[in-house]
Amino acid sequence: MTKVRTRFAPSPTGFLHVGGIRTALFAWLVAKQANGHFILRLEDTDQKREVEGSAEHLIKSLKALGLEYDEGPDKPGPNAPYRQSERLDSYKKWGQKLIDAGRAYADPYTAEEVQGFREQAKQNKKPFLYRNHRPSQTLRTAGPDDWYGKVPLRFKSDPKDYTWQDAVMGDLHTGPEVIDDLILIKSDGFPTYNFAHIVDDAEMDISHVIRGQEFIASTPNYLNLYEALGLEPPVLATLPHILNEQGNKKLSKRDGAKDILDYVREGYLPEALRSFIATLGWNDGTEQEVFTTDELIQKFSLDKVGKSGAHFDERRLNWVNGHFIRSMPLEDLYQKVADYWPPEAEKYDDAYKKQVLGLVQERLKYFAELPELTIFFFKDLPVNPELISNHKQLKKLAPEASKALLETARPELEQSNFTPEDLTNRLNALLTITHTKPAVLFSLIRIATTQAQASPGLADTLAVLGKEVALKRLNQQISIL
RNA sequence: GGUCUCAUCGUCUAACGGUUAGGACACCAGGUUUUCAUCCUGGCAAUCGGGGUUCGAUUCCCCGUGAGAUCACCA
Repeated sequence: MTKVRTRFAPSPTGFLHVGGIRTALFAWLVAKQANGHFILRLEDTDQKREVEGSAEHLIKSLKALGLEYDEGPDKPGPNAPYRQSERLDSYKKWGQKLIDAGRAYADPYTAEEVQGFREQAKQNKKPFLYRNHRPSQTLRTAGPDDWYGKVPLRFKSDPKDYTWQDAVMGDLHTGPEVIDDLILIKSDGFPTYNFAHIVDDAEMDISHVIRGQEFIASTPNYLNLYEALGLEPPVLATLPHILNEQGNKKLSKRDGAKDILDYVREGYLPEALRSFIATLGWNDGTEQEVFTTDELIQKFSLDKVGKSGAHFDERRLNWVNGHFIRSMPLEDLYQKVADYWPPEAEKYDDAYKKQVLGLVQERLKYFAELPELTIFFFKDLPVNPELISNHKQLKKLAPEASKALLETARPELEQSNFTPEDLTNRLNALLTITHTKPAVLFSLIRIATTQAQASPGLADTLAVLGKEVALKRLNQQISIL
């Protein structure tokens, strides 16, 4: 059995979104579960489209998601280099091989002429095939000097039927009409994707090619190329696209798809992201909804990947992420949220912040929410009358009545030692004394002491706030009513 | 337009001919003696349409329909 070697081969033309990262994740999982290698290869053969800094950005994204590769541009391996722009000699060599075998030729036409053929075909309502315009006079020269870097090198295809197996899509079939003379090497000396990925996958001993659906249409051409090159094709796995929220087109950058690093920045856990993204199109056949990464590695299989495109739903991501946050030990969570506290928290010590975090852990969906959830633990907010006037229970109450209620509560709180237990007892006693429903009295005290629409449990919140702060805020509210 | 692919609740999906079509997210209601959240219970909600094959089709076949992909000196 040959060793499993998978690769992720993006072009450095921008950031990575959920769709791209899923392709990488699946390839990574296939490699991991077989104890194989996962390789990062940069497909930077189109200088015009290259975006400054995006290679570093891609690498950063993979690392942030925990998808460590065994070989890559910054991680030398037996098949270095891992940037296509540094492998030009290989493509030239294989191109020459094809010429020698009579399977490649120099394209004699200008781009305009080819465009002319294309339009002509369109007018005749026929599909355009370059091979119908194949020059009778093919290349007779022996060396690359005559063509390399001057004219495009084209593949002399051998049109025929193809039936092949895709690890995800199953049996696929096409006729000879889809086979054409692709450009192998462009006139600038750089290879096309079509040619470069085949050469590289072969030289790098890639066992599984896992990629998006956009390549399915050109696969028969690749099969034709493999034959001409005398190469055995790797296992092919074609992933359906992830669709945008509306579900009407594939997720794309220009369509507002978010950089995966943005999710990381907003405080989505890599572990949660992995679980969520993996289950976008894959599941193990059971009712399990959330997977640890170890489980993913153990259970993943390409043949259980669905064939239809999945919509990206951020609400579900929020749920998965919240799930992971809730099940995390407080100490771990505390380490991870270090950069997300509101600025006002800086002057508070670890013990205090840990208490606060413990109170909001169960409601935190992602770390960037931390400030809005906790600000009142660190800062006295100005009294906001709307919190009472818009409250469905409290708006019925006259200001004097609210004031009276709070004034009754004050001495009781003054006598408390502010442990959660004592506070709970006294708050309950107040309900009896004032003959009020909890929804009224507790909401009032909560608003007075937090100036927030929502907060953790009242007794816990007061306990963490401390007696001094709580009473100060209570008095402030009373003075305004 | 040619070619290829896909089609189960709003969303992610399970059911490799026989189930009251299951689970989860979201939503709604109730409970856990404050709100929000968590947790628990319950509810709403789907096999695109039409033909076959079969004792029996979500499942197999055909035809529609819809959706996506692709037809570059981009990947």
